[in-house]
Amino acid sequence: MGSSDPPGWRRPRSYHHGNLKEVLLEAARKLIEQYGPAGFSLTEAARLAGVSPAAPYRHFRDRDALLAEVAKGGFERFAARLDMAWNNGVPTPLSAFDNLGRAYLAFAREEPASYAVMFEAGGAPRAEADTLPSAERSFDVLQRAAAALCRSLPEGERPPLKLMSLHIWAISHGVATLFAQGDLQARKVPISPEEILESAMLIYLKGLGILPDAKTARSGS
Amino acid sequence: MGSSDPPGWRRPRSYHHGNLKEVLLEAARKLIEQYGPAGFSLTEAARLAGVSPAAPYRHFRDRDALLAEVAKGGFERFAARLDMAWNNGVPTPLSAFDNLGRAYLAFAREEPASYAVMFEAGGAPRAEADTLPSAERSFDVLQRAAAALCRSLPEGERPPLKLMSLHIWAISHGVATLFAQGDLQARKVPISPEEILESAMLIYLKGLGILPDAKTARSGS
DNA sequence: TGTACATCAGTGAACGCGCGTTCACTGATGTAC
DNA sequence: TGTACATCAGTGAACGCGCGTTCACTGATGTAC
Repeated sequence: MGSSDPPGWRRPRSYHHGNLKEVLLEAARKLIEQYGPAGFSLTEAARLAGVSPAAPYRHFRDRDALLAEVAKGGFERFAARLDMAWNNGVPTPLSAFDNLGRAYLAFAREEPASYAVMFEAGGAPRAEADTLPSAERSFDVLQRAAAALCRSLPEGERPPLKLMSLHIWAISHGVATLFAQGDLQARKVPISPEEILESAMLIYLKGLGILPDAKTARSGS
Repeated sequence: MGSSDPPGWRRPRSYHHGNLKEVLLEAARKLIEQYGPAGFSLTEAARLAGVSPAAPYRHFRDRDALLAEVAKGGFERFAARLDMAWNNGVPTPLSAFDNLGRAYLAFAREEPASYAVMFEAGGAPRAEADTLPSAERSFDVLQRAAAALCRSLPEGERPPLKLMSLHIWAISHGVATLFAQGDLQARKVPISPEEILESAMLIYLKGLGILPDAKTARSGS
């Protein structure tokens, strides 16, 4: 990720510049982080990468293609990260679910540019068939987590799986965009995004009967 | 809101064009809806309003000032609308809370441009001291609703009010931005945003003990 | 009521700028023999 | 191993464009007497 290589490092498959494509994507992310997806300029990304404004066209058809690749790469890392955090519900679905939430927030904070392009209204120019699989892989992790959490419930009391996944997604997304994205909000709200998300999820799971509520907890396990 | 006046309408306080300021704000909202806050252009807003590109400068210091006014007006209508929907918790806090959620989603759907400028990362150029009061008035409505919902709980079981308000805000915001903004999502998810939000809120309130859960409901009221 | 003047909203032309994109090019890298 | 050639990543200059903003202006509206 660093722009300077460690000493003695031999660049792999480099013709002239070295993997310019990746460098351009990283530059784009840095710019989008500052100015938003619509405010980002291909020319400036090239300048930031130290190449001429025509160079990007060797790697991307046009501006929108680069933006689409930011979204695609973002969704790939997002899905991988969520999947890793969920870890098949090990050791317990509850602890794994907590990790999942933290991973969600961590991604939104560490890659705000990717997250914006992935989810913002006019972010991705077109829902490329290319990015859709990764996007769905991300959602699948949430859905598998929801399913695992429900397994402790008697079958008749399980909520519709799709609906529950949408709830989880919406809560995570809401906390991520409102509290974990800009540093501004962090200064105004003295509670960390992780605390907000975890407490909301605990209450939500109580409401589903997955966690015991305060009253039944006294006589429960 | 229409761009053509009804016949026989006498324009109030109009010098030349009639209330150009409002017309420009409306044009800006329409453009932001299409291209996002960063993609919106002052020149095109003027063109859309039917005036020269210099005309807006009689009403706004610069591009950012217009954007700030979009945010300000948005927050004002948002707060008013939420307040109206909450209606002091009448007839019951629960039904009023449902109305509140619907009003939240309705605003995000009807004024997606305002909503984007109000909440998107690089939306408002600066958190003007001007818009802050209205923004806080909006959040206050949520907080008052949370307080009213908690009154049915014994004092020891009430959650921290601020935290609960943040939960409600995050859930509403998440559903609004993911499902109520673009029509694209609407085609993929066969559940209405209102259904998603209401069901999530019901489960959340159950988790707080404000609503009876399935098990205790059999023996409860 | 009528006239003279000040105000003020909108005009239209112009500016400098950065943008996305193209083009013919160059020179390093990889490959065939 | 050495040479000839093809490929391909990056150059640098140029284009047309729309942008934000300014300027001196104009002519309608409002106001003082």
